[in-house]
Amino acid sequence: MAYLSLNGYDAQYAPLAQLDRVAGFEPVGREFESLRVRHFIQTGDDTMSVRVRFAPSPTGHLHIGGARTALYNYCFAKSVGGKFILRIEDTDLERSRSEYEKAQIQDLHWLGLEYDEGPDRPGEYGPYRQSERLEIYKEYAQKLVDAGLAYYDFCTEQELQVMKEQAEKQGKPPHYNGKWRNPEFNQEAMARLAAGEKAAIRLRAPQKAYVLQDHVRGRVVFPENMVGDFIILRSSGLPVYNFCCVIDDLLMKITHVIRGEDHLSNTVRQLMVYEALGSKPPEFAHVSLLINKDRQKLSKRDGATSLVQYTNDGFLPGAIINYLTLLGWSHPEEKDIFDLKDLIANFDLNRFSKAAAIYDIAKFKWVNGQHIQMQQSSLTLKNISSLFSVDHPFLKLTDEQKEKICALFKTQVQFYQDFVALIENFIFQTELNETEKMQEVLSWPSTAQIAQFLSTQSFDGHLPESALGQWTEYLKKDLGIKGKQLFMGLRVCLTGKDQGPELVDLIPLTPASVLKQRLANIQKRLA
RNA sequence: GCUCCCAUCGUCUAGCCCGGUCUAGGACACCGCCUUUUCACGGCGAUAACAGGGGUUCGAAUCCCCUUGGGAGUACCA
Repeated sequence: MAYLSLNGYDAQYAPLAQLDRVAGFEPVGREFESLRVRHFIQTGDDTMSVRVRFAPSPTGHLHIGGARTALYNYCFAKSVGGKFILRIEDTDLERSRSEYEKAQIQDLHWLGLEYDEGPDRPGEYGPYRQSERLEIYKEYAQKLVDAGLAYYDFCTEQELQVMKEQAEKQGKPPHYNGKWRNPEFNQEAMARLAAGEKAAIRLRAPQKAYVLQDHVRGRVVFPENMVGDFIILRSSGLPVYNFCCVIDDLLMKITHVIRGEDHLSNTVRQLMVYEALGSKPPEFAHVSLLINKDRQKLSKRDGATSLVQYTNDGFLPGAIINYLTLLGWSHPEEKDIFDLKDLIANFDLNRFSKAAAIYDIAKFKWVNGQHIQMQQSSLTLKNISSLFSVDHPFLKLTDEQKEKICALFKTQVQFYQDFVALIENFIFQTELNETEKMQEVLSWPSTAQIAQFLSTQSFDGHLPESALGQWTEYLKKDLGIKGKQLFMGLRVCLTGKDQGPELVDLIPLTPASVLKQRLANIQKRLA
């Protein structure tokens, strides 16, 4: 027996004969007599390397909850040198659309979560779109029928409805108990099938308890009689989620299923399918859900839930990864800010919190700001340049000047867009700020003196850093202006504002023509 | 209804598995102070939580049970 140690968790890869003692698959209670476990699919070689998957339905844009699940899967795979697979679950023909598949793939790329195998990255275990695997599901469903582990069901929707209502009235669980589960009717079923009648296929649900050893939930016991015979193949021939998911995970040799907690109850059905197929289930990690301020599962109504909305709002991929990770997982060093590389190096399935998390936009913004601050100014410049109109004077500055400007505003910014506003405001805007403090400074006689003095100076191109020093020197020595009067006066005359970055940093970066215009505006005001 | 899951500052969380080091730590937000002759950044500080009740124990945030609250599932959706 081989043990694969994953971040301290000992996953047991036991021979199939010991199936019922393997972690994650531990049937208890009485066996269902007539059903014999059969080996249709062989998995579980001892050297199996980690393979995980992200399996979205292309029914909309990538949701932040989905992005988070994809992220956790990706991190886990990369942290143990495994493979990350993208599988498209498009068996719901009504709602699935190929443009959503494209959009979600694009979002994944944008986040930097590159998958090793997927619809557009063929691998050994394709195809990776469920709609292209329909024959496979039919084949396995048929095998289960042949083995007596599943059966055809000809009940109509109305019949099922009546059955359910009756069960409810009697206070029994609303499980299927129609005649078709009785092997006696097999012949009739075959005859009707041969006559071309359509039927769904149901799995005989073993009536016994199941135990799941989950990486985040711990030991979860599903009691006996929790679910009844459920459909695995619809009468239309399309498989149902709990069936195709298992077939695919098995055939794609998925070793770990990391997904939302909303799938926890489904797991018992999937365990039944694994058992019917005589296969060892993968390991599971059911991660807590993201919820809204009302503590409800996130829905479209909650505003910004799709990733594109965040990208449009100016959130950086790195910041999204960072923040999303923090919602339900914690860094072993209790760090709040980290990048994908750091995350992969420290990823650990044991560090998930079990409770659902509300996302807080304020912290999200702060994380974004931190990621901008960590950037080299040259990179920041590259990222903000496209936000200016093509003929904006900012773009005409030298690279050195532009980078210095970026560095100047870096600490007060949360989004790239903020740079644009700040630069416009402090570097190019010539109108005066109208505040009470401005009025006060303008009312000082010293301010008029400063303005008078400055108007005698020549302004050209960009002022050297020394200019400001010379001016203050002169104003102090010769005119006797000092302290607040001096600095606020200079600030108001040169920037047209009562607050802003350090003058020594700001003035050399401001075009002299702008300074001149502001000064003229001040003089006009004082006159 | 039934089944399962969850419960630490307003929010995200550390601690829980392996009880003492927890008068419960960090981060965001909020407030105050310092610094900066401005604003911001930065630094320091304040407010703020173990849902409730029982047990077990010398000792419980930590283990057990109950209650309450919240969530998910209960489909020929995924």
